[in-house]
Formats: sequence, structure tokens, C-alpha cells
Amino acid sequence: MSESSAFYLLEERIQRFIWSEGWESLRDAQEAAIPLVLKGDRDVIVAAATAAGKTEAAFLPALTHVLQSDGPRLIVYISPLKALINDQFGRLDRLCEQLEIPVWPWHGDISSSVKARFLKKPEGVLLITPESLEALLCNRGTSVGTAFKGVAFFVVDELHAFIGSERGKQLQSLMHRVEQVLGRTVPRIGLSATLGDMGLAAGFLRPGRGADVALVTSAASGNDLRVLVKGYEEPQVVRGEGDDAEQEPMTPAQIAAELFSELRGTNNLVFPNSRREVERYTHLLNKLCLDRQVPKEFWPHHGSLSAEIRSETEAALKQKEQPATAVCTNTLELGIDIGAVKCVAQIGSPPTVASLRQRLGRSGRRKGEPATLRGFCIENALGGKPSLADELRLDTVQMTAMISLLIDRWFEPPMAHGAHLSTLVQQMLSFIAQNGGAPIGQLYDLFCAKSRPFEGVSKGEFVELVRHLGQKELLMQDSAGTLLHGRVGEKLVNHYTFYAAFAADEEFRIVAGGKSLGSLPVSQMLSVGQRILFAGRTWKVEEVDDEQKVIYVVRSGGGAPPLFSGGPGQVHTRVRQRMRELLESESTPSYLDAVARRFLSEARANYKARDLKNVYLLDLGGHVQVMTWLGDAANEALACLLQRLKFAAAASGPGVEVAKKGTVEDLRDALVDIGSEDAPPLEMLFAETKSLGREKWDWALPDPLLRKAYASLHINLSEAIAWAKAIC
DNA sequence: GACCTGCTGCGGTCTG
Repeated sequence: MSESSAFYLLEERIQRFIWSEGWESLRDAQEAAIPLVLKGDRDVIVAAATAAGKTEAAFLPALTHVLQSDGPRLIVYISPLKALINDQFGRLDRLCEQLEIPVWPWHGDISSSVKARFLKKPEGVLLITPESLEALLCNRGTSVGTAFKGVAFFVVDELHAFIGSERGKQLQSLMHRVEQVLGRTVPRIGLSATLGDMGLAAGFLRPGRGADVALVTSAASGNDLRVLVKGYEEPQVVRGEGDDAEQEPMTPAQIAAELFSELRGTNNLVFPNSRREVERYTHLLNKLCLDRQVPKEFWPHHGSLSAEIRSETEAALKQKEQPATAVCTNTLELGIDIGAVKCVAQIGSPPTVASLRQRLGRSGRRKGEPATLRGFCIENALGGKPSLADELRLDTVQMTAMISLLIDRWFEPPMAHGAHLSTLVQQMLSFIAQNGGAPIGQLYDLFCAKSRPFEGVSKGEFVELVRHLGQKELLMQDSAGTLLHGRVGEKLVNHYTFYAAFAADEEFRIVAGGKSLGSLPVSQMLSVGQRILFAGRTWKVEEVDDEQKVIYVVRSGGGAPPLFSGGPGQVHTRVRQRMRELLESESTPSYLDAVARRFLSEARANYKARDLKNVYLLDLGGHVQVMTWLGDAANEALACLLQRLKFAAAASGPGVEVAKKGTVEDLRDALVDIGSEDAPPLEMLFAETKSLGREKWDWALPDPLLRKAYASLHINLSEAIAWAKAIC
């Protein structure tokens, strides 16, 4: 500690705690963050890899500040996960006990007596979720000022998990509303995984004043990376007459066998990209354990499994006696403590480079040990009439492109530009609940004026919004002009589901022998007698209770993995460009095995045969494929621009699929027109497009605002038009 | 052709 200057800035009892823990030195992020946070007069982002001591980087100086000041005595920590609050409570409470500072966990599973005790003396450290904070503002409007009077800091954990979502917009609004009640700003400390563009994260943490946010980025570079990508070819299915039962694919069993022999005996994470595949692989892997008569060591983890089954998997990873591998979705991407793993297996191309990077952060955390990535690419055997995606081996090319971008240290910037006007509706209703009513001008200034969370909505648009919410009976106006809840608004605000800013599917609970296994979306209707794979085991449906939304199952052999609901992901333009560079290059990455190499050379041969370096319109018989090699948002913009010219067009993979109409030349002319004109206004762009609603309150928005909200997230017009300009 | 997150107040019944 002798070399650390920051250490001596900390309060004496905190110094003693650090000595007694036996820490040899402070991490670089802590060293840098301590003097910045300590003064308590500015916003700070601490960005570092998992387990680099971010929590301490915020709390050691924040607690010092609180202990040394006679004024404010409260730190509000906001987390996206209840599990993280429970983890942090254990860690912080040990330190704070010695400092005689109380720590208060507050979320849906915490008893109301704990909450009441905090409100009686609101001091110390409050650990809370955005939803619980929403409920607090909504239901205890009159005591918000007293409860938060002493707040010295907001600490936002896993900041990157909030950016780009309805929930992130809600978080910005909640912090702003507390500051508005207090009549002062409260320093915000954001803890985040390293993000490509820290400026975007800073603008998210403090809208309008991102430039003033201090940035601390850990210099500790990651360990070396070891990569191996294997190709697997799915043979063509030969179908008999009238044989329309879905064939089980062949390759998963081969991949499972490979994983079994490579991973057994160590701790690992396997990411097969969907809950359905998690079920498939967990079952295949544990069947291999059973066949070889060895203890089961593969555990499932995804969001539809019950909390009990998930914590079994987490406990299996944490304990040191038996090796354990989790087969999981991105539930294990966030900061829940699961210890270090030897290897990360990725089956199929990951959703984004950022997520691949986050997943790899779980591997090679011991000194000198490299992070290890084993990729698996599945492609269909060519023959007959292969699809363009098969011909170009797009999954293999995308996986390779993403790994090469990862090695170049590039990853997608955070999506900080979404308008999330759905959340504006929720926040207006909540603010009215908090204050018993509000004049329209006050609402506009609070939410939409400069540097506010919903800046960019004009006064005219806001008046139109209020009128529309009146029509939907969400709002009404009293004789003095004050806005109040309408009949429907009153009902919705007074239900507990109001506090979450995001929408959730209705679900059936799956119960076996009185124990809850998890849940399935109602869209996936199961019938009595059906066999399913769930929680890594096979079951038979015994009873379906439509009223209570419960499905009762018993153990049984056989069964297919169920379908879960979900929407499409978004591929960034940079990824598609790198895919194209790979297809035009001659060199082959050394980490590809023989089959993956063959896939890549087949893709290159077909790319060349179709002359895709020069040709951007492919006549595929029934339709024409426009090969833009742009990201999904730009392709969707181009599809809308074509729809406006009466083409039936839809974004599809690396381009846009257009139904045949006239000649290919007509389409070329249309693209030339698109490239030579300015972007049309949104009401013209979406004239042919219906159902733009995606977020929870989108149904309540007037059309112009709905179009604006949708475009801000899903449409990249400038890239699409620039592309059309360039091909002319 | 995806994934994830979260939730109050109150009235009823039971126990010591």
C-alpha cells in the first residue's frame, strides 16, 4: 500500500478494513476512481472488466465522503438484478458494519418491515432496483423528499445493461425526478463493462452534460486469447412420402460428444444462443454422463427456469469439489459471481461482438491463464438448391468476422439514441401519481426540455400526446387544467405490473411434484400427453390448468425441446463489412479447423462465382436479393424506402429481399432514385408499414411519435441512402 | 432467427 496515494485518502476505518482483508494493493481502477468520487461533486464512470473491483472503486470513496461530511448520509445503489443486490448486500454489509453504516436491500422479495425501517431513518446505503424505486416514487410521493434528503450519490451498477432499453430510459427519468424533488443534482457513479464509445455512456449517465462526466477506464488488459473454431455439416434430410414429422438434426449430438470429451473435469460455460438449444445440449451432455456412468456435471441456466434451478447451477459452478459446466443463455453474462471458468464454448455465431466479449470475460481470469474460446459452426450440406445463406456459409463467415473484430478490440457502440417514448407515457402517469396531478407545462419542462431524458419531443408533439392519452382514457383534465389519471390510467397505475417499464409475455408455470421448474410463454401451448425437454430432463404433460396458468408434468423418457418466444437481433454494419472483407480476402485464420476452412473456401468460391464483388442485385427466381452488406437497421431503412415505391421488400440477412415486379432494371432505377433524393419524412417512409409498436406503452402513442420512437431504434436512413448513392 | 430484467397494498387467516 506504500505506493498508493489514493489509499491514504480513505477514511481510517476503511483503511483498517483493507489491511485486515489482506489486500496487497488497490486495483488501477480503484486508484484512479478514489480521488474523483471522494469529493462528491461530479459524475464518474468506472469501466473495467468483470471482477476488477468496480464496486469497491465506487463505495470506498463514497463511504469516506459520507463519513467525513456532516451533511448528506445516504448512498443509493441501483442494480438491474435482484440477485446482484443480494450479492452486494453480503459484501457491503461486512464493511459497513465496522463503519456503523446500515445497508438496506430493497426489492420485491424484501419484506415490507425492512422497507418501513429504512423510511423511518433513511440513512446508510440503499440497494434498490429501478422498479422498486418507481414504486416508491409512485406510491409515497409525499415522503420522497424526506426519504432522499440525505442522498450524496447514485451508484448505477452494470450501466451497460441499461443503455438502449426502456428500462434505461426509466432509470434516467427516476434519477432526474428525485433530483427535481430535492432541487439539486446528485453525483452519479456509473459502473460498467468497458464500452467502445465511453462518450455515449457518459451522455446516458447525465443527459445533455456527458462531456462533464469523469471517465475511469481500467488499463489492465485482458489475458491472451486462445481460439479454435470447428465446422460441422448437417447432412441433407431424405424424406419419405407423407413424412412430415420434424427430423432431429444430427450435428448437436456430435457437438455434444466433442464438448463432453473436451470440457469434462473443468468448469466451463456453453452458449448455444437460445433457451431451446440450452435444453437440447444439457440433455445430450448429461445423457453422455449417464451412459459412461460418471457424475452429472452439465447444468442448465436460462431465464425461463425457476430461481431454485438457476441457483442450483450457480452453486455448482461456485463450489470447488466437483467440476461443473453451465449450458446457458446471456443470464450468465451479467455480474453474478460464478468464479472463473476455463473455457467458453459458443455454438453458432454470437448475437453481437460486445456480447461475445462479455462472455469471454468469464474465462481465463487467473494470472497467466489465457481466455479460451471454442466456436462451433453448423452449416447445411450443399446440394439440390441451396439457399444463398447456405451457399455463402453465412454463419461461419459471421462467426469468423466477429472473432476477428474481437481480436481488433472493436465492438458495437452502446445504443444510446433510442427515444423510448413508451417510457414517457409511464413516467407521466407515475409523476401524476406521485403529485396527485400536474399541469401540462410542468410535465413538458420536467421530461422533454433541454437535457431532460426525453429531449427531442417538441411542444406541439407533446400537446398532441396529451390529447391522445386523453382519448385512450389514460389522462383527463380537471376544470383548473390540471392533468389527472383517466379511467383506464387509474386502473393501470394501481396494479403492481405498472412499475416495470418493459413488457412481459404471459406465461404458464411448469410444475413437477409440487416443485416449480420454470415457465413457458402461453403462445407455446402444450397438450396433455405431450413429451417435452425442460430443465435438462424429459417430462410428460399430465394436466394443463388454463385458469391458474399451470402445466403439471411427470418424469418420462423422450421429448423435444420446447419453443420459446423471441424477436430477431440486430447485426451492425461493421460486422457485415468485415464479413465481406473476409469473403474477398485470400488468407485463412489459423484458428479454423479443416471443416470450417472448407466452409470458408466454399463461401469464397460461391461469392466469386456470383461476382458479388461487383454485383449487388441477385435474381434468385421468385425474388431479387439486394446485396448491401449493411447492418440490419440500414437494410430495414432501405426496405421501407422500396416499399414506398410500391415494391414488396423486407430486410433479409446481408441485404434486402424484394419480390419480383417488372424487371431487375426497374429495381435498379428505383435504387438510383432513392440515392438521388433526400430522406423522406417518417409519415411517408412508414406509409406502407403497419404495427410499429414494440415497447410496453407504444399502443398509447399517437402515430407521429410512434414512428419517431421506432425509427430512433430500428432504422438507419442515412446509411441506406449513402449506399444507394454509392452504387449509382 | 434471440436473450434478459421486475413488481404494492391490503385484507384475510393463523399462531403464540
